[in-house]
Amino acid sequence: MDFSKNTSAGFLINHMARLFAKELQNNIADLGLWEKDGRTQKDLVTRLDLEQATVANTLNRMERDKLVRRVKDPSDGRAQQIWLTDAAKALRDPAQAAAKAGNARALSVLTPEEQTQLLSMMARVIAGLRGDAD
Amino acid sequence: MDFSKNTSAGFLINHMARLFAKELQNNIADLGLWEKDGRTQKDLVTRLDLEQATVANTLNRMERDKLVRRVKDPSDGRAQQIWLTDAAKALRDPAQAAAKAGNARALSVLTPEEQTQLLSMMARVIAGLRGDAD
DNA sequence: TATTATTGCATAGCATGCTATGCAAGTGTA
DNA sequence: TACACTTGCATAGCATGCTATGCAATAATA
Repeated sequence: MDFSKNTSAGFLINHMARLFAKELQNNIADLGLWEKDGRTQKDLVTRLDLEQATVANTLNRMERDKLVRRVKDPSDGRAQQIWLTDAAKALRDPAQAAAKAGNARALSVLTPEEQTQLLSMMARVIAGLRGDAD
Repeated sequence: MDFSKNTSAGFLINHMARLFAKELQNNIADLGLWEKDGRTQKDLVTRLDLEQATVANTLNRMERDKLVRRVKDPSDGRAQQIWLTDAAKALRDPAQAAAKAGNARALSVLTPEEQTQLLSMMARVIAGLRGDAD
């Protein structure tokens, strides 16, 4: 097996991310809102570390699907607050439970210690790539 | 930092994959071909663990960009062989060097032992998710 | 105050991934 | 041989991510 699949970090990570996405069905944008909605788009961009355009497009789809409403920020005419609809709130618990179960299942081949190590190493790599380390 | 960013495996992996993609500029489909071209599309699907349609679309773009040629398989009218163009072959060394450097840089926050552990744990998680473990 | 710079979003256009379908070529079988 | 199944690809349509642009609202400054 000379194929670089198992030695290239980039390949492994991409592969793992695709399998996780299949397992989890992330809908990542919800994450920042379940914690507390009424945030601005800019807020979400920062918290999720996504590009502004990506968040705007995701919010478009979520609005289309009646998961969020956008309300003009009263104190800043440029900004808008993003509010979850009741439909979205109803999804919160089952979705988080499913995500948790998916994560657990995906990591179940590792020991609990290894799972902790893996998460912590990934967090460090991410911080390094974002330049947080400087 | 109550935010699930740093405790959700799914979020971390997605995040890491995006940062890696930015760092590396993968063009993953080349991987299977540089090793040996003339493979069939089906071959690539298996080796890269991507869906057939994804590979077909990627090959469409690569063909458009004059990186590959598709030649009908003489022994099976349904199949086709994928051959790299000279232009693609010329990219091989610099691209692989860049990928290697990118990987190294991305993992540089980890000790060599940790890097090995990370890669091996990811490979195990992937195998588990693919059902190879059964 | 008028002008300039910054900020918050929207949109266009693209890459890479997916599922669902459909079709033509090859294979198996009654 | 004729019919049904399987296999290898192509295509449509979508989600999620990106960069590049442009615009209106706000902030800063000459």
